Amino acid sequence: MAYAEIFTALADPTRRHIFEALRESPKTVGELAQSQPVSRPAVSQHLKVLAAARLVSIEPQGNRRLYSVKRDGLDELRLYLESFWSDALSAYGAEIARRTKTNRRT
Amino acid sequence: MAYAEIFTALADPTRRHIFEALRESPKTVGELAQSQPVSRPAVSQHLKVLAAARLVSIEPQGNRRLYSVKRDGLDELRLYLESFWSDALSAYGAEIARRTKTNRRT
DNA sequence: CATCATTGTAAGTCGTGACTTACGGTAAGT
DNA sequence: ACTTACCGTAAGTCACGACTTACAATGATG
Repeated sequence: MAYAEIFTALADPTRRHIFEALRESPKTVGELAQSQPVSRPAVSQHLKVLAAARLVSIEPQGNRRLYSVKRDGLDELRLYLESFWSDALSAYGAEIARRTKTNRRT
Repeated sequence: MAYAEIFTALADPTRRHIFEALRESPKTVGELAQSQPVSRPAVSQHLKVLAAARLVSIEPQGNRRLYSVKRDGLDELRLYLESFWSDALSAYGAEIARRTKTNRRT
């Protein structure tokens, strides 16, 4: 049930933009706020959500904080997709088998 | 920019539950509403969002509609994750190279 | 030491979306 | 044909979350 906060985090457009901006290189809050159409505190709050979803990591550097993307969140998301696939596919196999057995033609 | 609606669709808990319930086998709206703590119209609206995100497909069967999971949406999501990875990793390589070059030690 | 820079948090506003009930439309059953 | 079952849509309510400004704390800079 951890992918819940991951989906929620990545659902917001602004938060996705921040996350994608972080993909190029680690950035500070000020840098991120400068490239986004929202205020700096808003960026701070978004980063808090992204950090809670383990999508970004924080590295304090003196006065400022350097944010960078983190594997954990996306890994978990990928795992969710894969498990979903395997489950869905096996279920589909059973379903199709059941149907072709019940009504043989059309 | 199509993964936007996918993230939005999967962000809502109720919608995820419906989606996951559909993973076992195709179901009608009534069946889904029965297994969810919300009303039937609510389920209908959620299915509309899921369909718009290409996560489910509709197959009308006489009076009712059979909903089932669809590859397209999740495929696109997986593609997004992969592209994100390759981009992020290459960017990280460049970043690390830059840093180890600038400040040689610590 | 005093000022500036950078950031996180608090409090408050406001729009959006997740619900509800009510209604209309189509297919199935009698 | 009339009734029943199944579903989508409309309209309206309400809570939540994405913003803002204001404030407090810590580190750099002169």
